Amino acid sequence: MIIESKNFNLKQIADSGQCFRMNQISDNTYGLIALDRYIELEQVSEDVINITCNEGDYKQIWKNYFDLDYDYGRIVDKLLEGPDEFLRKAASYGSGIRILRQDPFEMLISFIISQNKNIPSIKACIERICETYGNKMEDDISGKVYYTFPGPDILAEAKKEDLRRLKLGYRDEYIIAASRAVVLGHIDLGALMLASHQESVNTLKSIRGIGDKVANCISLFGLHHIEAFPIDVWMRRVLEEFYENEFDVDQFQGYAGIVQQYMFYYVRHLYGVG
DNA sequence: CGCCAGGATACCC
DNA sequence: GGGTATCATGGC
Repeated sequence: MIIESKNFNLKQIADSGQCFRMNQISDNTYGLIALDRYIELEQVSEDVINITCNEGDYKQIWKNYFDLDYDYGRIVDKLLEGPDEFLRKAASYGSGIRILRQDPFEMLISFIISQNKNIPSIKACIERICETYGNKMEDDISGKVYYTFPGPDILAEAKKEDLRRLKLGYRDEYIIAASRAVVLGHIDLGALMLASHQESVNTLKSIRGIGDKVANCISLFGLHHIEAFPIDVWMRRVLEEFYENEFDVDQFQGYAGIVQQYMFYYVRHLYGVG
């Protein structure tokens, strides 16, 4: 299935730190496990992507997953025309980033794991969880064998010692408690998607192991609250070194999370990571 | 060996 | 409110 879209760059999305199961296969090709499925995507040219799926799945699933109805060019242009040199460079460098509409529970667990870890380590932990607790699948088209991300019911029943063997460290009990909160209905991720960003952050922070940064990541990447603005060590570095801690988030009200992604992706490039 | 990673928490003042 | 030791693990 050939798709034409501006501001859609596979490498930039795969390396933007928002998704942990999208990996490079060859020069312009990426494999993605999401929503219990596996697809391969090829960057044919700047505005052309080829996805291994039929038109029905594209319209029903992947068009929404990659947020293809949203005009990221409008945000990029606004930054390119603005007075802020760092943002001009960041928007230019990451103009193909889109905020994916990922599964909320997968994001909840993934970003609990993410605390005090680097991205390769987060990916490895998530794969071990999927191999242990997910369903084994085989993709018809590519023949790829993969494992789905387990649901809250499965992880709520996981044993702490078993999780600890997956090298999750002290986060094991956070994962079990968060999964139980979802199963018991103490946390309603569907409702949080409709709630205000502030309300969803406050609710998520009531879970042990979720602080301000992780709550903002879950809101941005799992609930699609694009006004969320997660501040991790990289963002702290940007705000300190390029803005002397006087960055005004409010000038991007309603879409600060998109701006944040450009900043995050660009500063890591400046430091030679990702 | 020490330091760092898309941090959070308990405890201190 | 702000500082800090600690948490488990891997990579450098």
